[in-house]
Amino acid sequence: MTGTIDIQERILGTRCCGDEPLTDLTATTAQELSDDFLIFGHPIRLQILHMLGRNAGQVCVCDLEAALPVKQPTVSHHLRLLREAGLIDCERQGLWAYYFINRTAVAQRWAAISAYLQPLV
Amino acid sequence: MTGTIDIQERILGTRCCGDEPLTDLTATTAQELSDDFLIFGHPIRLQILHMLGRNAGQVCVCDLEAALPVKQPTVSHHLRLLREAGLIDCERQGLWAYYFINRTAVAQRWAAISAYLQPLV
DNA sequence: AGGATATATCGATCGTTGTCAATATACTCG
DNA sequence: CGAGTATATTGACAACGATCGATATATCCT
Repeated sequence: MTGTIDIQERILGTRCCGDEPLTDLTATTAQELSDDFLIFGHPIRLQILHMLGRNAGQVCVCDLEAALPVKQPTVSHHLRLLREAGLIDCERQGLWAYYFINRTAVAQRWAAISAYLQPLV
Repeated sequence: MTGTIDIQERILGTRCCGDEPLTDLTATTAQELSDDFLIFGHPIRLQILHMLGRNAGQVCVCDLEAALPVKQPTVSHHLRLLREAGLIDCERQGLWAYYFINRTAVAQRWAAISAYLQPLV
């Protein structure tokens, strides 16, 4: 049992910390994982994904702009973040850009998030 | 089929936006949900939760400080955020504070996150 | 070509969050 | 009581993210 110290030692107060690191979740893994959470960490992005999930492939930016409480450059900004994260993609048809969700990418994020959270419950 | 317009109309270019809002995810719900994601959106907090999940009830702040690449006030800061979010709790024994994970609270966040993501895959 | 429209990008501003040194608080032990 | 230690809090600063007006780009229509 390396890395653990006797509970009695701690209660009696002779020492507190063990001498082995308590984590095998590396800093880089934690960083990547926190990015997975962060991309979902904004209400506008959640609403965008929700809309794209419900309206398969038929949503253009003006649809989104009309439904969201932010201006058009802000919508474009969040669309770009979602696109760079791979969660959505778009296809230009003439003047308009039709966005759609990448369900496989969402599933991958969900899997990574769940793999982290599951041992914690 | 209110809220949908014919795909031909869009392709032919006579109009773009429908006249019904595309979302039933309210702004307040989206805000709460994004908070659920955001609390996990930092590598230090992920590492803390990971450590607490593995070492049931026996982790004090100096354990965490020793394992993490930030100073003690920063550890305390993130512990406070996690505590205010209900994800962890602590018990002071003498000079030390022993932190432990609230698995029920984590499970609730996970459920909320999954309920949102599941329809998107 | 020229006017109109949809979307993207730029650039500035602003609020939020993370970090840490310094300090406060609370406890232990001699 | 006084020195020592663990943790929390404060306050300042830096970094980052969100937002939007202005502008650029691309396309359509006449």
